[in-house]
Amino acid sequence: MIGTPMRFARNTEIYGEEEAAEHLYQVTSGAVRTYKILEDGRRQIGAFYLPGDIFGFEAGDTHISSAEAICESQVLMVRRSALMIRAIHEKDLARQLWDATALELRRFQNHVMLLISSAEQRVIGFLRDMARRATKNAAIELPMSRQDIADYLGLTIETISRTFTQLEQKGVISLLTSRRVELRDHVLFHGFVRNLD
Amino acid sequence: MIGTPMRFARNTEIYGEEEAAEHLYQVTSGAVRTYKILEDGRRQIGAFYLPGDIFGFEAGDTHISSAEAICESQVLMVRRSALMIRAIHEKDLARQLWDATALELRRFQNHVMLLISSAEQRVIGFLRDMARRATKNAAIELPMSRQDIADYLGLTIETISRTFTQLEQKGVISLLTSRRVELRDHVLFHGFVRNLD
DNA sequence: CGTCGGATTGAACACTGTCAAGTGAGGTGG
DNA sequence: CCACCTCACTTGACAGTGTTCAATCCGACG
Repeated sequence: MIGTPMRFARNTEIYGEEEAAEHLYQVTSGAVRTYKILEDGRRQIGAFYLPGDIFGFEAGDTHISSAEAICESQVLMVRRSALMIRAIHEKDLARQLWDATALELRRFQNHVMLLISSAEQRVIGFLRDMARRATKNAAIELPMSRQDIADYLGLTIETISRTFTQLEQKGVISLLTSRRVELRDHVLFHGFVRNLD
Repeated sequence: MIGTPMRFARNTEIYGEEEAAEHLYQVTSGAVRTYKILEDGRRQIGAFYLPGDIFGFEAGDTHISSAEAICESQVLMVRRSALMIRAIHEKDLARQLWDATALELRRFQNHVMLLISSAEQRVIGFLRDMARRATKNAAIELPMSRQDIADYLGLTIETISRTFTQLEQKGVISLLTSRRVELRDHVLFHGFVRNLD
């Protein structure tokens, strides 16, 4: 995927909800969040995108979320229309576009699964997802704040903080710093952590 | 959309999770639910499909959910591969496929939004969605059980039942029977029901 | 009329939210 | 180099909401 490289400072908007979706984006460095503001003022984060991830891809002509850089980030920008035209002839490209859509659907479904479980399971699920996607190092680097995680998991910042502490006390994770987390292996490999008590 | 008509009895499987997604389906009568069984045994319903709705459409080669008929239902079945080949030449069809995908993404996003609010807001959101999609009559006919609603909204059957009762006491809905609900107009039109107390 | 499955109701309990206070690391200026 | 500030994060006490477990109700159907 080629495109125009662009830089975004921390907390700056990449696109807004309801804007025409003229571009696709790929993160090359940094991290991005998509979100919606609800009528009652709360913010729901739809997804986090890390280097390599494609976003802005909503299969319609308007964005259904806003997107912001979480930290200083670089993204590649490609015109959607150009891609779609090329995709008519290049089967590989068409395939990649469908795959990206399928991935997006899976992400949403996974998100729904997270939201119906307990606070502890939500946090573990979030960390497992981050661990799987991040560099395969022992420690995960979290680019997002506790508030971002809270708005992603539908919890409060206090509950996130408490849950991190409890998971550390149970020996499930190590908090090297507040933004660097180490997961115990069994948490990575088990499909589901049934009982941590 | 043409295809092979098929009938399914109440609670019978239409397709299973992880099966090859060889077909697309359109409901002609009855109602369908898609769901996943979680590792701890709970069931998460991903969506309900009513007459006219297209399902089995996950943009990948395998189904990410199972699908079942909620009640005696008829669906049209079309081979995906045939559709995809036709879509290469028929721009309208290709467009329809993208639109269906976009709709599915919006459904998931809407679902996520529901899951982060209170029990009362979840139920109201669910009913508004059903009202919008069902026949525009005053009363909504709910084909699904309380347990289905509970598994869709991430709540227990008891909470669903209690919330229905409370909404009726507040004058937001009328329960003609347990499966026939009438919504007050203001609930339909407001983007969000801010305060019902 | 009796039975069965789905739905409702009640009481006790667990979990998460709320509000408020406290802690800690990084950055700035004297 | 240290004092101070700021912002993010953590912790505590308590209230509110949803779950759990159990009993009961209701309607369709034999």
